[in-house]
Amino acid sequence: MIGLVLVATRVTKEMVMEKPSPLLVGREFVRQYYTLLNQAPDFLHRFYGKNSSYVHGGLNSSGEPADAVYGQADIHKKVMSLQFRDCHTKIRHVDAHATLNDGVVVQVMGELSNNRQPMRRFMQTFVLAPEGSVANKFYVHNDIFRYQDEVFGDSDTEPPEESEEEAEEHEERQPSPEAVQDDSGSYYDPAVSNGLEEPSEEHAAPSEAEPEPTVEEVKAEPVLEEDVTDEPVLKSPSPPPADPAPVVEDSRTFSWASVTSKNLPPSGVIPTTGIPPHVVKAPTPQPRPETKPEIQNPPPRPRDQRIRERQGVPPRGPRPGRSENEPGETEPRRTIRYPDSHQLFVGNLPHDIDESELKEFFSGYGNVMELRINTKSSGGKLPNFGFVVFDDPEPVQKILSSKPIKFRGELRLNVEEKKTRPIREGERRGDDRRDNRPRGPGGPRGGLGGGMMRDREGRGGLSRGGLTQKPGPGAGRGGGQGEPRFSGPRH
DNA sequence: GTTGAACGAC
Repeated sequence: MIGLVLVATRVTKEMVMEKPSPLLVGREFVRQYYTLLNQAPDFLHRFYGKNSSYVHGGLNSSGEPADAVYGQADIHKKVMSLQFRDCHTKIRHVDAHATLNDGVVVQVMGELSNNRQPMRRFMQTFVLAPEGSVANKFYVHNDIFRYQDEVFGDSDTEPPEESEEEAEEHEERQPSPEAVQDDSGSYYDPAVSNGLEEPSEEHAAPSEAEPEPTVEEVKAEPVLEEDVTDEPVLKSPSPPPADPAPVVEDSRTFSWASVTSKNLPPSGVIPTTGIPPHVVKAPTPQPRPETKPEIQNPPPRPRDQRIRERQGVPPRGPRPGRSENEPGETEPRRTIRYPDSHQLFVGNLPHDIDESELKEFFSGYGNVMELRINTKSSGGKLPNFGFVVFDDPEPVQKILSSKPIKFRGELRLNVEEKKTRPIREGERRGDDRRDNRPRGPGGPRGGLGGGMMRDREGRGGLSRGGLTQKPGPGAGRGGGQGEPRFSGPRH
């Protein structure tokens, strides 16, 4: 086998891990997969074996969904032909079941944006097959990805007219002001992109000798590292695909512990545990011009619609000031401050709560950018409350509207929108706040009835924290292709 | 029981 995936890598000695459930395996895999896609698509093929199948959207000359390609080598070619670039994926749901021969079948529904194109809905199915010799180690035997718009003919996003490679060229980003804002914060998540195919064959010997699973268990404590940009996430692209073991990156790796957490996010969204809180590369902060509120924050309207109507912004043109994510380009790293509307106050936390657990819990609602549990207690009590910062106000509203929020079964958390904004009369718009939240007349909390569900922007659902696969600079050689893998608990 | 801290510039 070639591409292997290891579930959970290193386990702390004291932890005795049992066989991970299919769902855990699936989620972890998904996280790693999309992270790799975002950060080093050129290594994606390592997940596959020589008998693996791969199809990633695309239409053939007849306009029908394209066929798959087989084998790691062809898959690699296909992946390369897709020119993934700064893909962002928003995972909406992951199902994973045990299947024949100890495999795991994983189905993912989400939205994907490649190269700043609009998000497109997709469904992807993976069959993870055990590598055999090593426990909890899998490779991707089948990978089937389809875009909804290509199958349903929906016009939700880009018309599939352009074929494969071409797709990349289009840009047409969403002009909405929100988007602008988003952009400035488009650090998070990895993503996927479209695929096509092209055959050829090759294979590499499975290199068993490689450095083991590189994923290290990290206590979910993402240290506030600097920006993602700096992160040498896959170090130089130099290592030829043949390199096997991606080296694990520091603390940003995923934490098995978090994966095993019992408090899985309600929505089943992949927890973005590894996101370093401040990992944000704020691409040109571009103070937004005094745009009108209406423009700025279009009244809640279905996201699809919004995407559809590409507001009259010139199709191509990258926004001024925005630099394309050039690898290696160091952007002014700046910590982004989030408006209160993106922040959730959480009270009534159990005293033994730990940040990763909380983050895990709330990741189900959105991208948790930062989280802090306050224990300062003025007095001697341990009043536990904290703040969960999302990259968007939407998760906050969603949470508020789904009160009571139960944590660990019955514990009801006191969730509220953070409210400690000193209201200074001067409050002129244009100042620091980037809060677009619709505020109803009369109060910070806008009208309830209406617009709580603001549309969500395509934000990645995955965090970069998860990935561990980084091809190490000379990472082993395995006679062939290296395999990204994530290791699992060993027993 | 309960709403932080740092940010950093004219």
